[in-house]
Amino acid sequence: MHFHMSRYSFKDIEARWQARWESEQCFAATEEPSRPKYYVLEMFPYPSGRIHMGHVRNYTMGDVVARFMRARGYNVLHPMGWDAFGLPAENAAIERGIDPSEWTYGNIDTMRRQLKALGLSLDWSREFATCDESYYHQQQKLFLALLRNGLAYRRESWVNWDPVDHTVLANEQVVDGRGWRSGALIERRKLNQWFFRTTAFSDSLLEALQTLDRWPERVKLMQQNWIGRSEGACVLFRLKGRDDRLEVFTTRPDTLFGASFCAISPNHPITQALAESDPRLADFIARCNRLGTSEEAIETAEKEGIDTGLRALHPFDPDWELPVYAANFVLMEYGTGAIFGCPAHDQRDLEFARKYGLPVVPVVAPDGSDPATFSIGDEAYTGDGRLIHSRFLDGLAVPEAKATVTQRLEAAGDGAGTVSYRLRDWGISRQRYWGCPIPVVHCERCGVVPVPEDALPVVLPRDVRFDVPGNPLDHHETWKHVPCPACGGPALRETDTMDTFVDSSWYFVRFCSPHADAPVVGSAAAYWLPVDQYIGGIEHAILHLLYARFFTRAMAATGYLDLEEPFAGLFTQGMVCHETYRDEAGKWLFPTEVTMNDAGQAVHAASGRPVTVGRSESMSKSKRNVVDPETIIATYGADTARLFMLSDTPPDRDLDWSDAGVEGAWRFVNRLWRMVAETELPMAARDAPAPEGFDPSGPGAAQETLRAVHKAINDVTADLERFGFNRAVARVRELTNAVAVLSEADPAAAWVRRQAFETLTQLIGPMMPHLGEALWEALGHETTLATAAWPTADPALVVDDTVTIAVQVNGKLRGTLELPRDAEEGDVRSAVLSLPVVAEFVAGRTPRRVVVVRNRIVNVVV
RNA sequence: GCGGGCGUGGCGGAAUUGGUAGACGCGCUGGACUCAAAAUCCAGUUCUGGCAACAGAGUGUCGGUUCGACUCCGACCGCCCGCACCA
Repeated sequence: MHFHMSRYSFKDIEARWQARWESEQCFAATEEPSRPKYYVLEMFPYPSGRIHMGHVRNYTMGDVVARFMRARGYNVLHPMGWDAFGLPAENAAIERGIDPSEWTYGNIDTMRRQLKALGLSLDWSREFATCDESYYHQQQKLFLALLRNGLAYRRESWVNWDPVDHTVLANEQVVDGRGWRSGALIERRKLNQWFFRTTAFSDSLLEALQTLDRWPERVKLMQQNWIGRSEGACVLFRLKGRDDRLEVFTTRPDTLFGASFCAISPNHPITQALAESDPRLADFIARCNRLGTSEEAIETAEKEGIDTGLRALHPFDPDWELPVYAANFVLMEYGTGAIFGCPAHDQRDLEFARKYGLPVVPVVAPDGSDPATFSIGDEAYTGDGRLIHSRFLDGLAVPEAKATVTQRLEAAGDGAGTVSYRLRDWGISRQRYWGCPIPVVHCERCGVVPVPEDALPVVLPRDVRFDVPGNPLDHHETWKHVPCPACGGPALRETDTMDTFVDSSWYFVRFCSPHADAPVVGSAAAYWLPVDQYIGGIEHAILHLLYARFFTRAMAATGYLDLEEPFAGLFTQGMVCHETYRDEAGKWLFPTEVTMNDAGQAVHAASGRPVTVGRSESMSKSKRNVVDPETIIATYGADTARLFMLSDTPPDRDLDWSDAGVEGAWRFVNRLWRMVAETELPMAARDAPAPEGFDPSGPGAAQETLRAVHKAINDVTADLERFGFNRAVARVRELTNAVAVLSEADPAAAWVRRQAFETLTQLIGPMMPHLGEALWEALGHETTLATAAWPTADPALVVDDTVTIAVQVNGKLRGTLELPRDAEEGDVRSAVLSLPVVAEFVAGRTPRRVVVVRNRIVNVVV
């Protein structure tokens, strides 16, 4: 019985090192202009109540980067805060009568404690919540700056309206066209709302994507498509019997002679006007409005249209009349809210034309096809070719036809070439309580009046009621009624608050000078920004990142920043998933409620009733497929949880939670502890020189281990640099295996063991920092590993003298060959050809070709 | 519907970016230690055939390029993320 078989006591060790890091202020960041800085940031959490595994994964990755870069000599900024405004606090207030502020700050206290238990190397002195008065105070200043510069404005736009609860609903709160609480059919309503002029930076947001060389290509692509710059033309159709014109945007002006109808949005002013005297149309609009404001809902609904009775006249043929439909798939927000339909060359138009029996005339024929017989079946032809059935365009290629049509339209005053963007201005108004108040006042005489800076912040009142539907700020008479700052007359506060995306669009700036009485301190921002490495979920690939990029530009335009792009490097991590469980009634069950019975079937632990096991899905409260990090940390410790988050699954892919995987990580933590801290084999003293006559490049077990050590330094460093955490863990495990087999006790082995243990400890430091410190101390160090430098590899020890060459005959592996590195091609060739296996498969034939790839492979082709 | 991505053993994944497919881990099988168990250690583990040496097949499916394809190209299937008021 070995007395040291007791397991690694993580509870004491983790608490002890967390206390020491704090007392030594290891992670407090200060500006040191002489040192290179590195700003690591993970997307800050919403304080929902408790941290979840997605947080553990996100913050572990960021912490590895932070500790790694610190060890490599960078002055690292690694802050944490809370994205604390938002709907859930209000839902808690409505459902359980809890004050949103108390609910939020209570959650923050819990989650801070949980995050601290993970041993993250954060500078907690910079912490703030976006619902702190001191934060939203600065945000209100920024709003006023945008307003002064024309980047904030007010106009009408649509919301989802619940006619029973008299409340505006988020898209998420609309389920199958009904309000989630009331169950009432929702409607679209127009309200006056605040917008940020994101479109002022359309081109900059698009073009600067090219400079973001440390962003994932797919995120840049998604942003590019979201901005959706398209060149085309607007065409002004005359309307039969009317004086006004229908303005249509198209990317395919070349197909104008293939037009068979026009379609306008249900919310187009023309449709709205016609509906007043056309009940059929009014009914259609009402039905479309029930789809809500979500583009997804609109686009997935069955394509439907209704003939408005209007007739559009073809710009090149006044006798050619096109029916004008109101169609549910035409978005008022994109282009001009009106299109012309060319069914032969657009799939959606084709389906619409087939449904309503409209003509389908091909006007572009692919090269090599016969224009006389080319026709369209079930699929529109969207490719290149030559124009047919198109009068003056016949025979032209598509690009030439586009240019020709556009010129003719311009000459006739019937249209013009234009550039259109899919990107819309950002609607920031929310008819809700728990958000940053928009600091303006509406005066009967003066109109919209900004609240003067010295009267800021506009503070959220605490005495609000959630038992009446609607916006509590709107019901708060004493808060709402104020004298006009300009004329002193009676006025009303703006009761809309800001979208929480505004809060998260500049928090990374605030971290540079979190306590300043101004949004930004120039010198701090200049030193720390941009964020060198931003890490967060792929679900934020478009909106949050785009808004933050916009806001950075807006802050630059208003003089607060000298910066274009906020995030120099971006990494998008995958989600944490788990199997889902439902009981017989279909109710979701927590994994802790489910066990296996003797027959190996999943059953409800309490009742023994059968449980349906669903496939692994992203952990979510609603499906209850969650594992509580706190339980894991209490059982195995933070290092085990961190290790599991980093092992096996590449960080950008979804990770499947498994209990067995955690056990494996736990075993490895213990194995390292036993091997290094409790070794019974001799180990040289710290900083002892190599034993006399020791040749590190020579043969021997110790030498082999030493080479493994240096290779591991190289490999782990490279892996950590490119977010290969799972590979880095595998390399560390390999090194552990290599060190474990070194059982010799001679001075050379003792010296190598010291090198190996020190290196191993340093390499695991960023991933398992508490274990790292404990081992570092056991190895005799008095200062912390957190402040120690990263090890460097000896280049002479990382390459082997010989290489294994794969030998193929006709592309099939027939053997391998051990040869000196960088051997002459001729020598390699003859060595391979003289192999018995090769001779056997060549079978007397003369090789037609011998492909030799240096240090890698030889392929004999016969 | 539109945009973006992913798919490799029983499982998570690796593969120097066109050069020995399956590193590392989980699981499983056998063994050592133990009165026994746990823990630990050792060995094996893609599939098919074979005692074995070995042979054949194999990276979602079908086809193509190449001396050589998990990697490149085309079509298809399945799953995931986003779609502007969830954060």
